[in-house]
Amino acid sequence: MVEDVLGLLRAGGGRVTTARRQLLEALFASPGHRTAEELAAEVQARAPDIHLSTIYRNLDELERLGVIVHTHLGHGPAAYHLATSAHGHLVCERCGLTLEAPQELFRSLSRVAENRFGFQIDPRHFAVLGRCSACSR
Amino acid sequence: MVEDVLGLLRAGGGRVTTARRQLLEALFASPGHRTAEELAAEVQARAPDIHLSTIYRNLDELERLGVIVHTHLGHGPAAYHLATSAHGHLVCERCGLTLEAPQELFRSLSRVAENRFGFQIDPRHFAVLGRCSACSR
DNA sequence: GTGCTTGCAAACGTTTTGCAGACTC
DNA sequence: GAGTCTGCAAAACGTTTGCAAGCAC
Repeated sequence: MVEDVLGLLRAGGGRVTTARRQLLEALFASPGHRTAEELAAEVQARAPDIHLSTIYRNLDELERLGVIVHTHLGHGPAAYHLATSAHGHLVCERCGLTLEAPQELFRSLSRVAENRFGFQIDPRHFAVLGRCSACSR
Repeated sequence: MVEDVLGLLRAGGGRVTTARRQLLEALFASPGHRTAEELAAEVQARAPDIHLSTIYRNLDELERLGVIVHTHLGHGPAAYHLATSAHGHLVCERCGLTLEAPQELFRSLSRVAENRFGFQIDPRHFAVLGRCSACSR
């Protein structure tokens, strides 16, 4: 899977570098959301010289290729994850609890937005904020 | 309406200052979304010495009082508006078009999130991104 | 006069950029 | 060797903060 993406990069005239291989390995190693900083830390555990700005540049590139997506879960840094595990998020504004919401949760919003406004929603890019069950009491 | 809020401030031990009066006047003058910077520009047209940081501090204060809310319409600065005109937003990731979405659009998402996760959504705080009808063709 | 509020400058956290050298192909 | 990618340092961006002076009450 890492190799597939590297092939994709090469196919577009890109080079295969340590930074890219390590970043992809980190991304594929765990399905969770991680910030650029967290990914940098994981990559740097194996290749200490890889700079945070390189991580950002490669995350951009991977996003352009459609391999990953980033999401905003609230104020603060963006979270990155593989595009294949796409889903929305419910984030508690009070305690920060983050729930993954299957696409299907947004189906009816999706339908109404389409009918009323011709608007195709992408529920992945920004989280839906609110109060979790514990905090809404 | 401006005076009502000033009264509210005073009731909580706060002071009524030029900065606050001007900021409220700007907020009430138009129902649109404006960034802190835009509001500062409007205020400074009348009272040039009022500093951006004062705008931020007062926006915080007004938000704490429930008079205004802020929303994130995408990357970039937050947008502020009166709490009375609360609504969600649909923002096109491609052209930036911003549609105001009545609360009612989110009713069914709201219901499902509540039933499935005990989660009370607040569709106002973050916009729902996607593609507008022109850009999705 | 008490103490909330302000202007200013400086810091913040996240992300982007310019550049010269290093590496992949 | 051509051209992409990297590390580094510095800047950009929106926002927050510490402080001493200023103003509302």
